[in-house]
Amino acid sequence: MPVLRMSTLFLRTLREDPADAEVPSHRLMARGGYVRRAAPGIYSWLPLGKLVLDNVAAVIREEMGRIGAQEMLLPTLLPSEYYEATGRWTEYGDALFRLKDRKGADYALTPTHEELFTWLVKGEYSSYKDFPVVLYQIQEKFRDEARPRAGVLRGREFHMKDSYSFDIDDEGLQRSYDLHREAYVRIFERLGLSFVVVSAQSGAMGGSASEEFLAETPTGEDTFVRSTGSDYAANVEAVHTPAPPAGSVEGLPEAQVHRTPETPTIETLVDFFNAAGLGRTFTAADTLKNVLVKTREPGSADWEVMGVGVPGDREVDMKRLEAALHPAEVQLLDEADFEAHPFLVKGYVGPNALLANKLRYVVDPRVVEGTAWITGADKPDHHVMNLVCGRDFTPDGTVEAADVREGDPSPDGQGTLYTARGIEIGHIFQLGRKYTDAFELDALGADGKPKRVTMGSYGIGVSRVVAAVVEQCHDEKGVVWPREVAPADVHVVGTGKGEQIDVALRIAEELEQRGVRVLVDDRKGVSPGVKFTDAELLGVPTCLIVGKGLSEGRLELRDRASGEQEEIGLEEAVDRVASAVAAG
RNA sequence: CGGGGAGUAGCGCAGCUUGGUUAGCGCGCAUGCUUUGGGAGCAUGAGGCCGCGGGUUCGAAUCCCGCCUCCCCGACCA
Repeated sequence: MPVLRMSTLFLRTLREDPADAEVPSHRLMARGGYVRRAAPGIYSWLPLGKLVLDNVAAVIREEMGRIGAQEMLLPTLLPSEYYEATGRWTEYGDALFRLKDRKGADYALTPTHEELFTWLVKGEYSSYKDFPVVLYQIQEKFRDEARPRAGVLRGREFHMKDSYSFDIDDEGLQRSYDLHREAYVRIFERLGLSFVVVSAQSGAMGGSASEEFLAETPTGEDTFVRSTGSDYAANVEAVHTPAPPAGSVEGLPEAQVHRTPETPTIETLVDFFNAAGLGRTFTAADTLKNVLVKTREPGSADWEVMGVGVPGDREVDMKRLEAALHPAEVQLLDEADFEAHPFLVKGYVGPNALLANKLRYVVDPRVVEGTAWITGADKPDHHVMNLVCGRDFTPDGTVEAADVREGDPSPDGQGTLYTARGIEIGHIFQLGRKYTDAFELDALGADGKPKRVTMGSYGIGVSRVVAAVVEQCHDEKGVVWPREVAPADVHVVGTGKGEQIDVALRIAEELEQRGVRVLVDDRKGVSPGVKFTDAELLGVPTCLIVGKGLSEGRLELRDRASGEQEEIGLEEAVDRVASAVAAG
């Protein structure tokens, strides 16, 4: 790479934040001249930005190469047929950029490439001996986001690495998936990111069928939970509630029905029982709240009503419930549904009306045998106390529907949970045969019979990764690039009106000969303050200053991350910088 | 789609309430002189469809009507 000279570099740093920039990565990438907005959610990458983007891509290429993946480049403009073949032309909805050619035929700007990759493999490969194969590309993707935001973090055009694995059996798919998972860990570690891997789905679908890589930052769009006592991390939807040990029902007090007028809420109910002189105090966690929903399996026209029991101190988290019941649709009951099921007394629904009427009743995992509850007595203004699970009612199973809270015990038994935010930078997914079925991609097996190929898809948001790195690696002065991502290894700054700039250029050339990537500030007539401030904003890891000490043969070596600075001799400068670069 | 805010020079903004010089300030840019270790000083200068369309008026950046766009929060989406 030639020496980058600030005197001619296409770069103008901004003294002020652009009015629309809110998050640190957006502000700093704009001020540092890395990107410029062209349209909502669409950005130009200026020279320094392009270098950074390429550095991220280079790391990805190396690690993809290590797992045997082969890079290709596919069209970004595709006729609708490809997406119609899999139903995504309609499924994708408004997020798909659509356009017509001069003949009126429908086209899309590609959002992902499952279809074309599958089609290509079908055209070239036909024997089990050809598999497995992993193909990928790094290119622009298009999604007409309802609300692009935060600069390149969520754009309508963005750079993505997408790879696809093709295997002839499930074991092969699992291997391809595991290889990607390992490659992703290496990639994000090399990029200097602090990240977690979370299961993207609930247990029902199988824990490893899909995982997200989240870069932890306060500005992230995705909420996840982690543990204070271990490295456990998961999407809220995937958190399993640890069940307390089941107890004996022997000797527990009899269930008693109480008239409880004017107790429409859990709070009023608890107050009522605490005022009833029963010799103990109750909390909302002693009550069992029964929420009624209806579910519909895909392809079915009929809704099934079911009851969901959760401790009264918790709300039903519809996202968690939906994930638990996936792929069924879930809705709350409306008035008409209550009218159709008169045995459901709104506000006073208890387990037994549900069970007696053969409706499915599932409960929170905390509701185990031997636990006693205050819950609805299935008639207006009445609740039942000491209704014991396993004695007075037996649920049809458990469900992860209750909300997850800070302080809840971690599912792995170590520590408690707290919520964190992250940016989704990678997603690995065992697709299975959705696309190979659509295109009838078969391989002839050893037994001479065709076998349907199974797929995985694996994405990394390359441009988003750049922003995620900035989110994690910056201070109040600017970016602090990890070396592998930085647009240069060293920023040589010449200050003064003497020979400093000439010397800076000479040192820059020598460093370049040694394989060091160099940005040199050779601007004339720019004051030292401006140059230092720009260097800090741009965030190159090592800074070498050729300034006022030059006449005595002294230069200054600064480390952007630590802020440490050291005087060094002119003669040793090249060696010192080279070794600083080599040390990372 | 719901809520909030904003469109004035490359960037950041004031002016609008109460219509009236030639539309202004800072940064940046150009030229000259001075300055050179933490966003320099002086002087001169270039740069504007005041988002678009219509209306009111002798006169509109400013008032009225309509439209468009953008930003932020949420919903949706991955």
